[in-house]
Amino acid sequence: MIDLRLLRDDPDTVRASQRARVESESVVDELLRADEQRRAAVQAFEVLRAEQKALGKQVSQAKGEEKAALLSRTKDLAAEVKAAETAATQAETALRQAHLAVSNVVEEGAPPGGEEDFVVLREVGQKPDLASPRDHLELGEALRAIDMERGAKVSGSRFYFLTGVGALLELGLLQLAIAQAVEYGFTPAIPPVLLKPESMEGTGFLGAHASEVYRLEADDLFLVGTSEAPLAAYHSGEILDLERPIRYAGWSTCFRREAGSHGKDVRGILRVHQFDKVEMFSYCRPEEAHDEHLRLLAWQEEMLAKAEVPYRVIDVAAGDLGSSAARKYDCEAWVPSQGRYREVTSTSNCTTFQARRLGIRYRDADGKTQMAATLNGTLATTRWLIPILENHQQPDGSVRVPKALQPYLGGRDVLEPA
RNA sequence: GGAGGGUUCGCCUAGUGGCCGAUGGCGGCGGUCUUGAAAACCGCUAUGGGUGGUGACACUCAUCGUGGGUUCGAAUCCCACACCCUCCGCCA
Repeated sequence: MIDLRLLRDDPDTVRASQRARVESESVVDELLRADEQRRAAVQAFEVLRAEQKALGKQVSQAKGEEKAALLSRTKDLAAEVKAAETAATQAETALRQAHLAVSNVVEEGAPPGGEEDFVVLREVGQKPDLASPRDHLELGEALRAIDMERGAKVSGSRFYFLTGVGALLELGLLQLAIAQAVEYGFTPAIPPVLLKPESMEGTGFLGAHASEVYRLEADDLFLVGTSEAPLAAYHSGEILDLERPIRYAGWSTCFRREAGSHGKDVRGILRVHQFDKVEMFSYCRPEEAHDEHLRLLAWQEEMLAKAEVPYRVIDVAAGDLGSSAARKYDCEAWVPSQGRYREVTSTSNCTTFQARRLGIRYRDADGKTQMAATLNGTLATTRWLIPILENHQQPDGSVRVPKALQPYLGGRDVLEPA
């Protein structure tokens, strides 16, 4: 939810942001109207309520005929108060609806436009020179690292087994990510992956992403699509000390229905229903969010360097940000078999948008409570196995192990087909 | 699944219809005293909204798990729900 004070003081900024996102501008005016109507309704109620309270005090002191006279007046007033309260509650509900319809205000500098309008910030690393690259599945099957067939047999399409060196590679990658995060002062966290509706709602994942989320109907719980959700809900309703940013590195399995992606990326483990991820999550003061965002990006790039994978960084266009993010950078790793870059990390600056909905605040130097900012970013996921396998493949089908991952594979520097 | 108990201000706790936004303690902050510290004493110490003021601020409304009800008036009475805890059972 955006800051209503900003909306009142400077609605044009909000309209411009909506325009940059290629989203409706009229919702801004609807929100302005709802805000006004709510204030009017609340005021009407408060006046009546104050009167009622004052009369109530007199009643408690009066007696006899005087009391009877007072009581005859209060009866009508009570009905009016009730009506005004109902109206105020309705106006409040309407405001919330309108509030939820407006996306976060885009950070200055974000490229305008839609999905295709991203800006490439840099390309890093040397693409391997491969005559006819095998894809990750072919490599993974030869190494007995990835078993899609049995995944499908046991659980259906878009499920897989990681076995042997595949499992080791995944665990090693995630541990490497956790180790790096801890080195930089993150608190490692293993969150619950089943969330109550309100936790899911608070983080906004039941909005546009609703069809992506698995729901366990019998228990009214949701499977997380990212540990961002539990890590954001972790401090909901709290007032934090944000002298310095509070950072968590969440390790969790993630579940996605991939409902709208039929026929897309069906081969291998690029797009699957279940994967593991280490996610960075920061709470900080809003004025620090911009710098924190760049720090998260730098940590992602450090991890990619450890994986020894060529990648590029893109500045995601406003129209492709999702409603919570004000700015988003993706790192895309080179995938030789596809001859193109594919997303392996994403980091979003949600400014105060997510925190406002979750009620996450901090105390400023004057002791006043202020809305916190939240940011998140991928540090490693199962998907990384794709560029790792493909970029390090050798003509004989063996795969080199990046130096940083070797300790997790028993010191092996190359994986041979079984 | 069964049986009980509970949910009040950072934490603990008092509060059975108006004098309660709410008691007391702990913790925290400030002060007195002290060379300094401790102790003692004094003071302050929830959040959100609205209106007014450039502003420190003032006034006002809401909030005692959530939602409804009774009442002129509810933390307090009634109903429903949620969550937590304990014990028993079951499973691992």
